[in-house]
Amino acid sequence: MEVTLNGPYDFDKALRRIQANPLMIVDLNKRLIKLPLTLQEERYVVTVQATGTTDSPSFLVSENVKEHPALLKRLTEILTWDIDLKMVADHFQDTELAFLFQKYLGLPLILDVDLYRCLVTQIIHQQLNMTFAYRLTERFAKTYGSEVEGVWFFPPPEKVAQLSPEELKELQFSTRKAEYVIGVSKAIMDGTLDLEQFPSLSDEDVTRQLTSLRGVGHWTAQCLLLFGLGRGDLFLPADIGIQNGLKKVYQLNEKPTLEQMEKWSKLWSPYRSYASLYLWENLSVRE
DNA sequence: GGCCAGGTGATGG
DNA sequence: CCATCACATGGC
Repeated sequence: MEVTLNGPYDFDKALRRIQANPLMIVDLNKRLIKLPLTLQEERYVVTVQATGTTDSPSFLVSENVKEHPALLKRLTEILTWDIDLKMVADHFQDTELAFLFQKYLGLPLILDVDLYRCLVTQIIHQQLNMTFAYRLTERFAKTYGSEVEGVWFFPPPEKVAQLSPEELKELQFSTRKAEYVIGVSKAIMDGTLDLEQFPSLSDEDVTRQLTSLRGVGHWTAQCLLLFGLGRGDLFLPADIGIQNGLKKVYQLNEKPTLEQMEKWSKLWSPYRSYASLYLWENLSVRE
């Protein structure tokens, strides 16, 4: 089935951005992505292929989406098809970041396929360089998850809750990381943590619930709000990538201070998530 | 070999 | 409440 949107929406840039993630099937030449979606315990592999341009975006979506309207709704959320990126870019017109929003006009936020996967991934990624972080996540998913049509689904929390830290250490998890990942899975199983109610909670309530878990600090909670729930106004001053991104944009010799970052970012609200995304993008692109 | 990595919790004041 | 430190392991 075909889906058309109002531009700008630069799917190719989005694909380039997420292709580093080894668990995503991304084909830059064919301009397509395959997503492992889980809905009501049922698994679907959804394929999305770009057929249009940034200004006039259109997509060919696999037929299973046509049969299940809830899948299209979920797909729209994940690919943030309902966000007006021109409006977002306009918001930054009179700020220091204006050039970023010209340079990467139409770059959308792409969400993780589900909240549990997002949470576990972010815990794994804490304080690790991206290369190793991706390798660990891949090893975890391919050891304990399952493959459908070439795409890897994460293991469910009930499975991870039963693992021992020693088993994860064999994948080169640190003891601490292993405990965190198993711990949040156990919290889901015993009902302490209910991810399904998160979409209806405020950023503050989600953060409160998440940071009460061992191994989940403010940074990880913000990442889940951003990449899991797609909330629009997340700024991550604790993130080393954001600090380096701002250092580059403002041409500083040192990383910016918290005070500087808070001052600058006030103007970016309520779209600070996009400031974060574009700062990361600007850092990863080779000049 | 040394510093760093898209942090967190524990400890001590 | 804050500053500092250990953690654990690979990348470069």
